[in-house]
Amino acid sequence: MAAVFPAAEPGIVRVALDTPAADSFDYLGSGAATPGAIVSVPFGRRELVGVVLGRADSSEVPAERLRPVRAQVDWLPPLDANWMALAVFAARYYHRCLGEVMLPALPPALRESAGWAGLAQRAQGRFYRLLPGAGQALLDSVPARARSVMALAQALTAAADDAGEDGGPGLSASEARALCSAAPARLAQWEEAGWIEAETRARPLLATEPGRAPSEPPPLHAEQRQAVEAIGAAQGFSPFLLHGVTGSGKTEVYLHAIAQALAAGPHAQVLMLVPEINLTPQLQARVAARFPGEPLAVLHSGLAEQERSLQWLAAHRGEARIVLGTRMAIMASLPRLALILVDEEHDTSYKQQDGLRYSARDLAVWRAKQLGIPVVLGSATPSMESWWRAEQGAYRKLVLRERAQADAVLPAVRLVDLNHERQRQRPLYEGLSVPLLDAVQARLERGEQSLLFLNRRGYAPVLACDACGWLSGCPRCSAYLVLHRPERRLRCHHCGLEAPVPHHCPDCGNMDIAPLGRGTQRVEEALAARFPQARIARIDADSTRRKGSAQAMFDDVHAGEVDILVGTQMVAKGHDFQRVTLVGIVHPDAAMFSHDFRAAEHLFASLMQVAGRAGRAGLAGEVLIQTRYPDAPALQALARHDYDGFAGAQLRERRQAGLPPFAYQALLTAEHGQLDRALAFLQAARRQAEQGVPAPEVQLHDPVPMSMVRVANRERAQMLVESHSRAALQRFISAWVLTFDGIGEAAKGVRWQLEVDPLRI
DNA sequence: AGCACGCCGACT
DNA sequence: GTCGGCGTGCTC
Repeated sequence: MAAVFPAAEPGIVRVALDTPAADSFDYLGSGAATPGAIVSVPFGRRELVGVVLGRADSSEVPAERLRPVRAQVDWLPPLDANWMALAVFAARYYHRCLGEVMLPALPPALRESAGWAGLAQRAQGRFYRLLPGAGQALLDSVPARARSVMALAQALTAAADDAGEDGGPGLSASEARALCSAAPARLAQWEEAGWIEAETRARPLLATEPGRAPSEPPPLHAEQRQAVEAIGAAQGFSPFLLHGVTGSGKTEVYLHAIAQALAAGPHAQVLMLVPEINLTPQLQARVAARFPGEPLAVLHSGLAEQERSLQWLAAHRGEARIVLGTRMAIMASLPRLALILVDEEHDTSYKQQDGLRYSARDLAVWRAKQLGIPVVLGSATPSMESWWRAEQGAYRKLVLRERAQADAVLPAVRLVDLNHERQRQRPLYEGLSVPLLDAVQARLERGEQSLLFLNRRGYAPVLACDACGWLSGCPRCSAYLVLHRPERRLRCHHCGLEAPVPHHCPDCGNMDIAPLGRGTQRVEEALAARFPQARIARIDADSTRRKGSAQAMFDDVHAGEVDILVGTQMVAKGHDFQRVTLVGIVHPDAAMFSHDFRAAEHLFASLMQVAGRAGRAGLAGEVLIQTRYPDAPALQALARHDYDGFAGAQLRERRQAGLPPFAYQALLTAEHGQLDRALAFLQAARRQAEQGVPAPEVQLHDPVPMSMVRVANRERAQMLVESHSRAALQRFISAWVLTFDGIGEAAKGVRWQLEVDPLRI
C-alpha cells in the first residue's frame, strides 16, 4: 500500500505536478522515492499526485518552505526512463509543463491518492503456498465432513507440488475463500500454525482464453508478404509507410507483424493505434481470435475508470503483450515495447484538439526512434507529411496495390455533374440527383445495399424566414442553429445550446419559416418517402448516442437487414460492408470553399475512405459523387483512384506556397468576450517577439479573427508563426512564451493557447 | 490550473 | 448586516 514517510527525513525529491506553474517542485523525501515513482504531496491547500523526476542535493527553494512527500505508491514498478523521456519530449515540443503531460497520461485511479488503495487491491492478491512438511498436519486439522475444506487442502497441496522450491502459481485469496467459505478464519489459523505461507503479489489483470486454437490466417498475397518480411527484418528504428488501398489487407499485414514481434521476444509488447473508439471492438475481436492466450489490453476514453486503470496497469507491468488503443494509448507505459502500428495514420483524430494538443502519430514515430524499434504508419491516403517523408526516403514505403480478396475490384467512380443535371431540366429531389436515385433503385431491385454519405448531421443546417430573411443564428456563436426534426429542437453544434423550434419567425411573425439545406435526417426522410418499401438506417452521432447502439446498427447492416444506409463520417471508417455495392456522396462541395490549405487533402482522404466501402466481396461496386465542380482536382484524382498523382500535385503546390510539410507552423490563439481584446493580445505578443526574442528564420503573420469567430460568447483570434526549420521555430517559441508574462494590460481576461503543428488554420 | 484572499452590490 | 461577483496572486 502507501508508505508514509517521517516528516524530517533528509533528501530533496523533485516532483512533476499537473499545474502550468512550473516543471517541478521540490519536496523532502526518503531514499525510496526513485525517478518514475508516483507520490502524493501537499501543494498549497491541496494534496496532489505527482511523478518523481529525481533527487537533488540542494534546492533553490528556502529549506523552511520545503514540505515532505506524504505518500508513495510502492506496490507498482516506477515509470521507466524511456517513458519519462517521452513525456519530457512531449512537454518540450508542445510547450507545456512536465506534469501537464505526465499526470493526464496516468489512469484516473492513480491520479488521486484516494484511488490508490482500491487499485492496489484489484491489482494485487494474497496467494497461499503450502510449506514443506505441513501437508499431513494440515489435513489432520480438517474435520472429515468439511468437504470444501478438504478440497482446499488438496488444492493447496497441488499448488505446492507445482510450485517446487520458489513458489510459482498459488491459490488466490478469492479462490481459497470460495473453497473455504465454511471457515473464513481457517487460512489465518493455518498461516499462524506455519503450515501455509501468504504472499501479496500481482494478480493477473487480463482474462485470456488459452487453448483455443488461433484463427487461421488467410494466405498473404505477394505484396503483403513483402511488407511483412520487410517489417520483420527491420533492425533498430525503422519507420514504414504502409500505403494500401481500402480492402488491400493492411490489417492482415499488421497481424503478421504483431505475430513476428511477439515471437521475436518472449516479453515483447506491441502497441496498435486506431483513430476511433468505434473501431476497437471489431479489431479487438479479430486480434483476440488470432492471438488466443496472448494478454490483450485496450485503452480508450470510452472505458469505465476502473477498467481503464486495470488495462493501463496491465500494460505498465508488461503483462499485456498487445495493447490496442486510440490516441491516448501512445502515452501508455509500455516497458517492453517492440513495435508500434498506427492504422489510418492520416486521420485527424490522432491530433488531440484540446488540452495538450499532441499528435499521437508523431509521438509514435518519436517513441519508436527513441526505443530503436520499427513503427508502421498505415493508410490508403497518407498524410502529406508522411508521404513526403517516404518520398525523401526517411520512411520506407510499403505498397499494397491489389485488393486482398481476389474477386474484389476497385469501384467505378462516377461524377454526377449537377450543372449538367440542371441543363437537362432534371431537378434534384431533396438534394438527390436522378442518376443517384436510379442507382439506389437498381440496388433495391437487385437486393444489394446502398450507402449515402453526407457529412452533416441534423435535418437542416439552418431555419430561414421567407419574408424577412431571418436565419436561425446561435445567440452565443457565429454559427447557425441546426434543425433536428425528430427531436423537435434547434441545436448549436458548437456550444451545445438547444432551443425549441419556433412556429413563426421571431423577427416578423411570418408563419412561413422553412428548413434550408439538408442533413442526414432530411435525406433519410426523403429516401423513406421515395422508396417506401426500403429498409433505411441512419448512422450519425445523434442516432448512436446510446452506448452500444452504433454497434447494433452496424450489425444490422452486416446482417443484411438494411437496404439503404445514410451516414456521416462515422460510416466511412473501418467497417467492411460486404453487401454495399453503391456509395453515393451527396454533397462534397462544402469543402471546396474552405480556406484551410489542407481541405483538399482531407476531402480526398474522406471520400477515398467512404468510396472504399463499396464492392468488397465480389460484387462490382460503384461510387457516385454529386458535384457542381466536377473538374476539382481532388474529385478528378478520386475518379482515377490516383492517390499518387493527387499527392504529387498537392506537394508541388505546398512547396511553392511554402506550406507544410515544407514549413513548420505554430498557432497562437487568443479568446476574449470582445474580438478586439483578443486581437490586441496577439498584437502585444507580436511586439514582445519583435522587441526581445531572436527570431531568425521565423515569420510571424498578422493576427486575424478565426473563421468561426464566436463560440459560446467568446470571440477568438489567431496568429500563425512559421519557419522552414523546425528547430528554429522551436527555439523561438520557447523564448517567446516566456515573454507573455510581461504583456500586462493587453493580457487581462484573455485566454491564450499555443498549438504546435496545427491541423486546421 | 485550482484555490485562496480581497474588496464592492442585492438579498434574508 | 452577509452572500457572492470575479480580479490577483501563489503553490516546493
